[in-house]
Amino acid sequence: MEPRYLTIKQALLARIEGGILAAGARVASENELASEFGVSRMTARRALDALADEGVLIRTQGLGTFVADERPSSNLIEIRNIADEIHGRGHAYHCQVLTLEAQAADAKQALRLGLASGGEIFFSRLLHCENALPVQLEERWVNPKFAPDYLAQRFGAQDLTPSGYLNKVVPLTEADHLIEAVGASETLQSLLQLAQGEPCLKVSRRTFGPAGIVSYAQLFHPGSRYRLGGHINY
Amino acid sequence: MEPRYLTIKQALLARIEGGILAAGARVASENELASEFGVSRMTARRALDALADEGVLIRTQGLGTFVADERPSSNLIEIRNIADEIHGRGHAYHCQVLTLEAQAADAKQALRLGLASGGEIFFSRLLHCENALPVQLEERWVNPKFAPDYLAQRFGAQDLTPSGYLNKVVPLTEADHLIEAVGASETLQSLLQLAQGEPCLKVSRRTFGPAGIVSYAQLFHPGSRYRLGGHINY
DNA sequence: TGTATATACTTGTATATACAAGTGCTTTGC
DNA sequence: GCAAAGCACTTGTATATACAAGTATATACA
Repeated sequence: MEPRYLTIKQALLARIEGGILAAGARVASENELASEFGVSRMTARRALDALADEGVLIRTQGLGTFVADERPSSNLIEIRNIADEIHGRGHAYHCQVLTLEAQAADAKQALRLGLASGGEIFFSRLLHCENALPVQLEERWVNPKFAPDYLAQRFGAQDLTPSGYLNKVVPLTEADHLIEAVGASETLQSLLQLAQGEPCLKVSRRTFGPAGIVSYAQLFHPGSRYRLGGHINY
Repeated sequence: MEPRYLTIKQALLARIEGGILAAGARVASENELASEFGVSRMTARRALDALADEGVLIRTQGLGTFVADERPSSNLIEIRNIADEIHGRGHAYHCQVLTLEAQAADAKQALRLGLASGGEIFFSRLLHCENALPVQLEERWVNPKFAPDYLAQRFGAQDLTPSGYLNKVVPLTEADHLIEAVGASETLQSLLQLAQGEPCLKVSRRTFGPAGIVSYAQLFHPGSRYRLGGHINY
């Protein structure tokens, strides 16, 4: 391991894996690490940034750097930000906010989010487009407790997506998936610009943070322009 | 979009998506971008690094920066490096190289890699461990044409894995997956430290580069310590 | 008591600089 | 002709510095 920032990165990983730094523990600040390893602050910072990118650390301006919670995961399934995914294909990403509001929770939604019915729930409805063609209709119900500023977000600007925002403000620890093929309602057909009779791929997902259910989302993809699994191009 | 490096990143994305920069095209150098946007080289570099991390650009020391090939992909399935995956859980990663050699290709392997039988094929057999407990036996056959230095790699050192190495030297464009549950042979049982009668999860994967099949891998996971899909913790 | 204000920390952004190291092309020397 | 050396360019690493901005605590003041 030649470069010095990698040495520091490995040293930090060793501390985390060795139990010296437990999940949630505070990591030494950039300046402290710089002193300890005899490097400049920017070099120490690079190691911390790399680990933060990998999800091992969580950094907050003004507060410090902390060890992320343990995240046992399967190696084949991962939730990707739709904006990143489309950019990764070299295509233009664009999204349209159809709805962004507070709603009174009906019994079904309250149950899904583990809340009392009648309480307030945030709801968003976005249409994600790849090269100006819709590829996903996202309907999302959010527990206000975990993301009180959700309604103030400017989704679409700077490629900000609901999933990307939530991932930033709440560390996600678990998810439930349900994948199915469904017929398109008239609304869906017009929004996704579907051909007559074209089916939709529906992904229902519930995401959990450390303190409970963060959001419930239903993602509708046009059957002809989207697929999951089997032979993969990436 | 406040920070300047994000402005540059967005500008580059716009050029790629707008067709001004096609796949494979050369991107302006760090110094050129710095002049064009009136920032320092380090700021331009940050934008390029971010896009390289996302897989949009490919950077090569001494050569330059290029637009990566298009990579249409599903958003739910992704191949993660086992070392990163384990580190992401905050666990210790370690791997043991059991075999690393050139073999004469038998008919079956030659067919899998799309080569003439009797030719030379690189073969590796590694045991990946999480907290000293084996979680994956990886058997991999590699087309020497795409990775001539494969046998010279020091897998295990610096968390270098075959998958990570191949991903670095060859841009992967496609993959085939086959997932199944199999019984464990005696060898497998002892290597993976399996209980009597414990099944294995077997993932067979063929990875493609732009010019053909790069490698064929069989990954065996202990059924009791590994799972895919359904309810996910991550 | 409660509310501002100051402060000491943290991470985030940006710059200028220096040298290392890899690639491709030209020039030199045999 | 041909191989070695040099050169111009690229990205990679590392440093020192400066200021912006977010967080929490202590302090002063009404």
